[in-house]
Amino acid sequence: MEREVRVRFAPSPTGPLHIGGVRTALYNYLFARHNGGKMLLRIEDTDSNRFVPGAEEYIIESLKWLGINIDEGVGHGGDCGPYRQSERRDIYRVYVKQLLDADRAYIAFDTPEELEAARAATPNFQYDASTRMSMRNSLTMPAEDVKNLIDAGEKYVVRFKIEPGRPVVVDDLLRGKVTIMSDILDDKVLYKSADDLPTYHLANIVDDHLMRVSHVIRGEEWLPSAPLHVLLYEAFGWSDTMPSFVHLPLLLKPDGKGKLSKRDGDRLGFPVFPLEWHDPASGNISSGYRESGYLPEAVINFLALLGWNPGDDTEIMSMDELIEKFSFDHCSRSGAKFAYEKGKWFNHHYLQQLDDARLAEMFKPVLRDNGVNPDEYSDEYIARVVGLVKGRINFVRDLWEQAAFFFKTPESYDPKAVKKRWSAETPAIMTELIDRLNALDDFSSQAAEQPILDWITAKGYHMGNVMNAFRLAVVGECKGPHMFDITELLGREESIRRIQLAIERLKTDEPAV
RNA sequence: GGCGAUUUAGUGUAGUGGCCUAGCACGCCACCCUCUCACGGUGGAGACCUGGGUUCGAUUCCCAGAUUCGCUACCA
Repeated sequence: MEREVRVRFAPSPTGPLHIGGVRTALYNYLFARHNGGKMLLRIEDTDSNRFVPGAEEYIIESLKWLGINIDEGVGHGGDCGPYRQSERRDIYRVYVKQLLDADRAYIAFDTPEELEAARAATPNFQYDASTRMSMRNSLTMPAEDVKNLIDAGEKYVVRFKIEPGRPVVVDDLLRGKVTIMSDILDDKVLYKSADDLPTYHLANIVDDHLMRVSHVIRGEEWLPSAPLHVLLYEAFGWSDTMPSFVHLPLLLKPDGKGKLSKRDGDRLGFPVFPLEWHDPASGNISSGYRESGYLPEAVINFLALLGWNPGDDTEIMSMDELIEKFSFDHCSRSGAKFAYEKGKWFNHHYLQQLDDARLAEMFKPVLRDNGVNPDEYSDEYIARVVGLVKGRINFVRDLWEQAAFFFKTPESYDPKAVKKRWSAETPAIMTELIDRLNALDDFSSQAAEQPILDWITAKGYHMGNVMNAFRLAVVGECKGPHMFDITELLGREESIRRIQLAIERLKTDEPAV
């Protein structure tokens, strides 16, 4: 009864890995690790028409970035290889023949055009027991003709012969026993001679069997074809070792209806791919979580909770904690709308956990993008700036908006703040402030604050007006960290220079904006 | 259309035949903190799909319907 847990993530290299696929991979990984099992990566490239160069590398790099570690598979070794289905033709041929010999499958010559015609002629046409005897296949043609056609190079497919009239049960760990009648299944194509490759269904069953996969954990879109897979295991005589199935709920659009798509990301402004993707055919670039400033631990944490919970109110969990707590007992069965706003919150949270030096390193490229050479500042300066403003960011790039004034003198002043805080008497007070700042022995935040505040009070000035004018002059708008923390970092000279500059710029009736 | 799955606040979810005046988080609002913006703290608005049935009692069990999603390819 004790079976080694072996799960697989088996994407098609038809493009960048979708965030829903990432979650499927994650759940596979969490389940495997929780049970001390193995995680395999299999590339399902049986549709040569849809192959996209670079997709496989993209998938591998994505999983690596996210910390989903593969034990066996493409790019990771293992003794059940090859793990790329296009390299397993010899294996599939054997099993196709086995089904053919056992009369569980047959050869069909119907062309796509003929099938289309049949569908057009008969509403709800299905290639199954009710129609197969009127089609061009090895069931309706003399063996001689079949052989001749094949020898002549005629393209054909192998179809699974499904016997009608029997209930097929899929035992799903999440949904219980799902039963359907075999009648609704069609005689699925298992193999195409055109490219000497099986279709997903055959390859999937053969590989899962050969790779000793114990649990098939995949998206809900596979549930309808799971009975077919059960029948296939049966036809091969592998029912005893058939894996357990788990069909995960899908990730849905945040607003409207339907499955989450790339379009939704573009429309609502969030990535649907882990890494930035450059489409080789169109040249289009799709944004990725990594390039958008998300931390992998935030993405993992966020994704894990979209359809699963630990059974209590815990929300912040590292990969190790997720592994420890994960089980399908707490998986939901219904599709989850992709709540990307919460994803931002997770990122905010994980950003706060980072130490300032590390965050500062991540900030440097952003500085460069904004025309600031970070090498002109000490690492300590940047780290201290980051430390002061990080509480208000969701992404590393937000740091620029919050901290630009630490690197650039304000070029303009927020008009609304000017109107509210910069009155006719302000320049005189600011001039006075400059004197006070010059008089300070110690310009540190701690030492400077009290004397200045005392001065404001003693003079009977309005605290808010003076401090905000001060802030306006130094920052350019009424926002940012504690005022004296700012001036300490900027230094006395620069702080005073900015106040003087503001006095000059704002003395006319038409302030610079 | 057929088949299957699904259904707790705007969103992600917890939970139970009576302890539920249905918990938590994101988002939203207010207040506090405060020189500002944030952070943080406190509080607030906001949900058991509908209709039957079972039961002393149902959000929780049963049935029906509706909803939403998926599948219905020589795509995965």
